[in-house]
Amino acid sequence: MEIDKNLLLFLFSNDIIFIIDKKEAMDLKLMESGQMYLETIYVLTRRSSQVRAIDVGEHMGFSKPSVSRAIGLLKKGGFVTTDDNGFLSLTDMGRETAEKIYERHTVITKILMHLGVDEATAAEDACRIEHTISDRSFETIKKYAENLPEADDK
Amino acid sequence: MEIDKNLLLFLFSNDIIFIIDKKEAMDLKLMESGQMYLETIYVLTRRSSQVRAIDVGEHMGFSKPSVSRAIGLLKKGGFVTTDDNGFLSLTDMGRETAEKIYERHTVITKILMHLGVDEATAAEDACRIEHTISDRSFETIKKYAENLPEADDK
DNA sequence: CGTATTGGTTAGCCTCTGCTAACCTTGAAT
DNA sequence: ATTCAAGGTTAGCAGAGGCTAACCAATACG
Repeated sequence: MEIDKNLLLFLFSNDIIFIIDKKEAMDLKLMESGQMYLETIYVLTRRSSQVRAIDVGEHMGFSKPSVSRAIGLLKKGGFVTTDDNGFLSLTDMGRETAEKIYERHTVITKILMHLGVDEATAAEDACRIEHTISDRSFETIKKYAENLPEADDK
Repeated sequence: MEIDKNLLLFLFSNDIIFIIDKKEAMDLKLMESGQMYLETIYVLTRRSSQVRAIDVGEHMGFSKPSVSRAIGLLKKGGFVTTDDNGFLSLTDMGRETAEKIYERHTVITKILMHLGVDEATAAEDACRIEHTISDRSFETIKKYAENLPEADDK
């Protein structure tokens, strides 16, 4: 029997429990770029509640169509919503996810600064490392960061 | 005047010094995946001089065609050569480049371990971070790593 | 000797994620 | 009222980098 490669079948003792379209399922998983867009939206919406796609693009240095598609995916994934005026807001899930990513950002920045890196470079590098480091390493260095003296906190 | 987008012109006071094909020039730049292949080849050739593409693929978990293309690019870029039996070796440039990448790997691993991460996880994460961290941050944390007590060295 | 295995390549597909060009709406502003 | 700008979307391209299928050459083995 030939099974459509775009479908994911959920089986239980030879019975098909349910079927979903694989492409839909994939959308639930945030790629690195999706995480970056989400994080940017999170940061910008904390500064102002009037954040539109164009602001995101400007902040990230990406074109309108790139942002448009990215936000479309985040919407489909249930991370963000837009109102009639195109203003963005995060769903609860979106906020939770973004907070986790952002926490990585701050912890990694802090650690890099503790190691001697200047703030600007640390923040820039943290942007990329935050998507790369494993949960296991992150949890470990987070504990380390928590034990740093206040001096390093600033 | 319309200029072919695939050509890079080198100009000096309105004179064209030389023209190269942009695609050729691009090949000189190692993408992240190219760096990973190169580093793997470096590590494997230090263990044994009899390293072939298939060994690289096995080590990295990639298919033969993926490795074949990647090594083709490394050859075109002047980083590696193959002999008649398909055994790989690094050119001087390839070795120097690989050594720089590998140094990042070891320093980052050491730092992560210093921060409390176990060796296996540290090495795994270093693999990805090494391609992501800026030169500036790297040089800084390298100095930090040099000042660590011997205990951390092991 | 003929077949099987090993190693490599070619062709071609797919996803991710950028981009430009072009279009649509809507709301000023002349 | 017409026109222009802003914001967004659609269509379609590019390139990096995986993959499978299929093929080729050379070696090994029954």
